[in-house]
Amino acid sequence: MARKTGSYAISTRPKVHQSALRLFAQYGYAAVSMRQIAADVGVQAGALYTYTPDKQALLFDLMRAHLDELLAAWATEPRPVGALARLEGFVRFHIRHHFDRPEAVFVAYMELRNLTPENYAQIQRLRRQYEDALVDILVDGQAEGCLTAPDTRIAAMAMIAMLTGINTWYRTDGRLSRAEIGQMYWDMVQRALGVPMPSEAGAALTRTG
Amino acid sequence: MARKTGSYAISTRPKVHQSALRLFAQYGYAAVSMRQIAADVGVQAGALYTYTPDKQALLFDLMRAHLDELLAAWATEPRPVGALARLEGFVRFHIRHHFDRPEAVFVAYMELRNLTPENYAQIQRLRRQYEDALVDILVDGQAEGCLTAPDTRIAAMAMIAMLTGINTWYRTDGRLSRAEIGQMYWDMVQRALGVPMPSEAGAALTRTG
DNA sequence: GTCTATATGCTGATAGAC
DNA sequence: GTCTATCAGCATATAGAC
Repeated sequence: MARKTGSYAISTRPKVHQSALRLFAQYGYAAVSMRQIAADVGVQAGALYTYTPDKQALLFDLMRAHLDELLAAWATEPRPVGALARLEGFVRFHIRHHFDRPEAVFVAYMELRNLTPENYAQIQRLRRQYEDALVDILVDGQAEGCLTAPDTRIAAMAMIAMLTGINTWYRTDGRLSRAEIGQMYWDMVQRALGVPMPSEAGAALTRTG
Repeated sequence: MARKTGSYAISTRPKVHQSALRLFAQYGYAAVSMRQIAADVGVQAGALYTYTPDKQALLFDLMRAHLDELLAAWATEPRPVGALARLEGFVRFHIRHHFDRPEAVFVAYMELRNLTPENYAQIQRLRRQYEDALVDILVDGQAEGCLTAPDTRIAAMAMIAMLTGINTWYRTDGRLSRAEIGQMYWDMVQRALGVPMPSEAGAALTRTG
């Protein structure tokens, strides 16, 4: 037995973050009032200011926490030998990580314009760090000759847009499993980057060639 | 000489749409007030209600106009023989059309959650129509054997996400021209769909094969 | 840490003069 | 078609009691 008070209830701080994240994702930062968040948490509006100096800081904290977690999770992923293996690791990590956090992903992308200039710059720096991780892999792949990207920066942005786009249509009760989707997208990425695919390349080529 | 009044100034109605589009794109629908729009147009807030019954209708009209224009423009594109030629036509049309209307594209995607359920359903139907146009091409391509998509619906969504993503980073003063970007993305699409590329496929395959 | 009460200002929308 | 004036309500944020 630990503390007597609040032993069975999570404290208010994480509740504030959870409610804000959920409501911002559903209705948008500008459309959600502090009163709405407070009602969802189960306190009065004034009590929120114990946990955040203002609404802007609440948004910024959510976005920074999401990107910090993303970068931290990527940093703990295994780093296999060979750019192709690392590319596959990135693709599968990205899809998995984003599958599990649809609200945070949505807010981190949709609410960029509601950040103050200083906060925006900081968030963009973290986003860029993540993108750079992929660019590094693509550069390695080019050097190893296992893939073809006319421009690694463009290819990285195109890939991330394509992969993150899954979140806009995926529903857990859809006709495709996560594993099936993951495989399809990994296949498309491989092909888009000109990776020779032993199992299919021959068939695809002989079909018309 | 036509009318004496307003000969050299566009009428207020298009100005209202232009200002609303610009402000919604920059700050978001929920963050923009009718007074802000009125000030941008150069009238008082009350005058806006001559042109729209309310703010929601203003947003809906902007989004519907954008999608109507998109579908109409696509309908007038030439329809070449062969799925591969039609696919290239779609990709180049999509990029060109979206390059020229960054604000409308942005609003039509970012403000979906601010539509009433009825308006949302109508907009989604139009978006789906456009997606279907691409799916049809991919189905034809599968039948002709000139491309490989494990799932045409998924491939269409992945392509559109990738192509529309250009708008999130493209700047007119960037290091790449529109033509260069168009070619890179068309190359990636071809490869992602397993289209044999005479000029490169051999090189890419023999490199490791 | 949470409450109530409140300050100060902005919101969408309408009515009626011109 | 545009104006001014206004309604009724909600916004963020703060102060001070408990």
